[in-house]
Amino acid sequence: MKKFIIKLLAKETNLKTKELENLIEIPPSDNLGDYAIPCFILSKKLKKSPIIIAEELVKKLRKSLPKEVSNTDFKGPYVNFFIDKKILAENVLEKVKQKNFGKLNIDKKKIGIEYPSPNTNKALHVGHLRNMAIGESICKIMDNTRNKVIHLNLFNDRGILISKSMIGYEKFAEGKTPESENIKEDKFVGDLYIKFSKASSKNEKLEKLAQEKLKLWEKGDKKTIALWKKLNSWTYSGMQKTFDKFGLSKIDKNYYESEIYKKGKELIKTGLKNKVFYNKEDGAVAINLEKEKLGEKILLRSDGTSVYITQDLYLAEQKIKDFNLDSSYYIVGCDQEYHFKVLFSILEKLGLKKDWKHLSYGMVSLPEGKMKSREGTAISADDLITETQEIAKKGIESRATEKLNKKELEDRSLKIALSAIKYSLLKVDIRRGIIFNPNEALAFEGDTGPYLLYSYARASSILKKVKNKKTIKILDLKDTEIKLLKKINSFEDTITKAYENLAPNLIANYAFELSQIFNEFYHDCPVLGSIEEGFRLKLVNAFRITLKKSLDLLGIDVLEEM
RNA sequence: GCUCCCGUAACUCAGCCUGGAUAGAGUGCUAGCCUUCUAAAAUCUUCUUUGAAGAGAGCUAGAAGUCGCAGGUUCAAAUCCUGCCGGGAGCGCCA
Repeated sequence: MKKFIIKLLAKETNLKTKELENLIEIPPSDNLGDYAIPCFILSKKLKKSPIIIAEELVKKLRKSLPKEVSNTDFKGPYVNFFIDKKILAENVLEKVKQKNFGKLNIDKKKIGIEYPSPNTNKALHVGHLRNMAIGESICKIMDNTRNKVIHLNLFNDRGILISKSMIGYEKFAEGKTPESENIKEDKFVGDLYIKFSKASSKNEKLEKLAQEKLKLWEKGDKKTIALWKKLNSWTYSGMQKTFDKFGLSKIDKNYYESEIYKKGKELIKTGLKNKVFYNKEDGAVAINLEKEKLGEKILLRSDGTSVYITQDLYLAEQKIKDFNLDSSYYIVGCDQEYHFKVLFSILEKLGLKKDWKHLSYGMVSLPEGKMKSREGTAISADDLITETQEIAKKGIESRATEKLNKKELEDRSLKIALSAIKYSLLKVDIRRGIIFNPNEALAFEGDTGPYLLYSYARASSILKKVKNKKTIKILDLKDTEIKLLKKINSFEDTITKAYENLAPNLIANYAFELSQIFNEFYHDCPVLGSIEEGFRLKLVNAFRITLKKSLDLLGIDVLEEM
């Protein structure tokens, strides 16, 4: 509908289409109009007061209004446009019917997205859930175009952290297994890490033992490798269960730090040859990034071994090679911002010019402070999901008219619980740190995931009760109907913006506002049995489709019944 | 010390990129609201009361704000610029 306004204005002013596109805004209240253009810019060019310009413009425009625009008027320096609501309604219903509704016909890149890339020495916690929720949603948003998304993951499976869990095992759990203790596998390994950390704060020797363990591992000591493999295999099978439960997409390729940690030396050679890098006095290889305000960075130790960034350089290049990527995104917390600035800047200097992006998200902390895995104060991902699911179950049982079978109950309660968790993690700007209050994430009312699912179920329930179809007659539209139509109409603008800004929260906010407007409509306009039944059913269905698409992009599944 | 991010209602946040009409939500607080059928009373309308059902986690209104502070740019600043204050993160031949 906006394009009619633009066309109209382009004819009467000498502004370009693009300029107009940016200028046109939506008035703060509906009775002012549906679209508006402020006349301040024209005022400079024409050297007249914007109020007079607005008045004159309205006079001119009124002579040739297309049928889509029912009226135009000015208020102060603003020219407001009223669109024809019946045509709007027809357009919206038609648009929603299209098969490719909500699919953006833009870009055609191959994008690798890396997440959640956990350490294998402990179970997943709420911070990882934020990572996964953002990762999933970003993938869906990027994929909702002509782009192709590749899911990548790096297991940080070696190093001092897992060595600590290994010492923990030898000191406190020799011979025990997750099975024998009846503990989920990854939690079993994480508990070893916590035991180690608590004990090492009293006993400094343990820290040394862990360092020695790491050296043994690097030497390939058979016993050490066997233990390492055992712990990691527990972690993997435990984590996979959580991934599945959470609904993580299939990962196209897993990389393992243990396989790449020594690599990247080829790149170092190239860099030295091209004089991007230099040798320090003691033989270490470094790069000077003073100009970028990143200081000097070591890339190879004086003993010739790699540091973390060396392998990351290698992996960055490898991912491009493996999948012929145009873009490479990393979903990693904001504590790694410096690392990625350095990484990307080195890659550019090596001539690897790609669309590198670090999608940095704020840390999750608790009302009582920072989460610390080693102290065991992190909220476990599994516990949170289970606990939320229990609450959801009680809710289902309290409103169910007949008893559901067990599988159905599990299924529904899990979807409701995940909607609560994912939505609470996605509704805020990703850059922002979250103070995760478990009680609020478990809330099912107000601005929450379950509210959205509920609105969806409500719409579905109406549609199910339809007995015989009535013809569609669009009579005079009520305000709430118009509001709903306009909101549905703005869906594509919203997802475009979310795509451009890599911002799932915009879609989350949209989904909430959409549901709110639907509930107002629902309250205001009886559907079944009304004269407008035919039209209103179509509108309910249009809402239902739009909400589902929005939730899809957030990685949230809908339910036909709550 | 240096760099980056954040500061909007009691709390949790949206809006800031791309300046525009009275700064929006949710939670909590306060006051209200259903719809259809049914039974009672009434000349009719309004109102009141009984029972059942649902599309029954919903809706409406109210109170609550120096948009961290101080300058600047602009016809116009929550939005852009500078400084300050407060919070977080980062600044290893750690990963």
